[in-house]
Amino acid sequence: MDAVVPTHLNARKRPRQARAAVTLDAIFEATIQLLLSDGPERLTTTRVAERAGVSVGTMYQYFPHKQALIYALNGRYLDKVAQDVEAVCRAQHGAPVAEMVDALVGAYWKAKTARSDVTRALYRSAVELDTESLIESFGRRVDAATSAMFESAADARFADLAIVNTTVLTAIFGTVRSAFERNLQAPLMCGVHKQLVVMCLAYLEAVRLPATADMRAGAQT
Amino acid sequence: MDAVVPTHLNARKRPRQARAAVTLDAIFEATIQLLLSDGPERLTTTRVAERAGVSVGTMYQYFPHKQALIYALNGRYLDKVAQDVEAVCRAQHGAPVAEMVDALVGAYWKAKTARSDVTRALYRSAVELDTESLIESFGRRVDAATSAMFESAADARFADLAIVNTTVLTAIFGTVRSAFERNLQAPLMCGVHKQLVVMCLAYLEAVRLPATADMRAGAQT
DNA sequence: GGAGGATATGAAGGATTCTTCAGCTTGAGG
DNA sequence: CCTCAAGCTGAAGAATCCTTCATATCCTCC
Repeated sequence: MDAVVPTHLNARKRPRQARAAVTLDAIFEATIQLLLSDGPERLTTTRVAERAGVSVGTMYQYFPHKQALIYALNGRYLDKVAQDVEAVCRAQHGAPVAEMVDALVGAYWKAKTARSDVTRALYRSAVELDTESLIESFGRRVDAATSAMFESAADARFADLAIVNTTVLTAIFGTVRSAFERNLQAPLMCGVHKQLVVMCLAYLEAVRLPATADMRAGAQT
Repeated sequence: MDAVVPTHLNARKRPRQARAAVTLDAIFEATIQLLLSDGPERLTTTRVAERAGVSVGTMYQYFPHKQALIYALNGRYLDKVAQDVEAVCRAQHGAPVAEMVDALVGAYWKAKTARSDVTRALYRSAVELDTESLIESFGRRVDAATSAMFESAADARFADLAIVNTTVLTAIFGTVRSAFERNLQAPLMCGVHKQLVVMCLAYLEAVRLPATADMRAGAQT
């Protein structure tokens, strides 16, 4: 997530001692908790500090202002999700499309549901500020990873991979988000997850090019 | 959207004279514009009033507080979208699945892109408050409409329509939202739209039950 | 034309919030 | 043990913001 970070959102300084790192974590955790319990509207610097068990001034030693805090929180999170996705893409390089999709959706879903509270809190916080740069950066990163993966598929080729890839990603991101937003109950949630895999697969099957000779021969590149 | 409206969000009074209606529209419009230009963070009652060319007190004659204003704005909008979708569902009653999907996605996409600025503004504002009741209500309404539509399909039946329907809707809602959020350029945007139809169709094709005798005979109910 | 309700005004009160800074505490290295 | 940088504190200033209400203006209908 180290791309085009609006300068005014830079962190103020990095922790050098152990206790500072602890403090920083406490601040992040407090932010998440407050975001969850009271919503972004009531997220104030004072409350964050209080919840984190530190003083307001302490927070201002690490962040120039409130927005920078939220920005950093989102960056941290998106970075982790992106890493997970990238790992999956590497692992599935050269695999059949079916496995790719299953793994991709699974990874993204897992990353989002692992701490669904955090996910929800961040979905809410993100609106407060210019997260576009973060999202865009995240999008590009994942785009590249999945693109490379699909390109290496053992059993399929696509005419216009760019649009196909974007579509699949947009659908996955969106469906997950939408599912969260509609607050679907566990069983429905789980059902939608499985159906999402089916849907992506059906789509890719529909738009793939007819098999070529080398693919039928089982070539891996 | 007339379901479980949190009482504290009720409008204060309805306009009875023509000029009052004009004022109200101006307030709504001003809210949208400010949401767009400055984001929800900087949406203040004073600014809304100023932009609308009225006094702050005027707004407080129609809304008990700021939240009620945003709530009403969202309600208004979702209601319109729901109406559009319901109309399409009625029109496509008994049609082939392919046409249904095309019409459904088209209608939703159109409703969202007709004034994409407004859509974006509301996507941003909605997080500020308890819009869950609105979204849930909207979801149920659309769910019912599309469910009834798909059930009447001339050329397909589904084993578990509930989950299939939810999946399709979640995917459509989400994909549209995601496309907006990622701020895709026009061509990509258009591409995703078309691909979304392909995707939904491919999915429905994959999960439909094998054709029955009466369907092959062309029965419509 | 005039009475009374519907609308509109906008200064001011009350409540928060963000951010700073001068001074204090803690920890690490010599 | 001592020194100095790193880390922490929290009262207070400055800036908004939300909301009210007493007052003024506009419509409508008799």
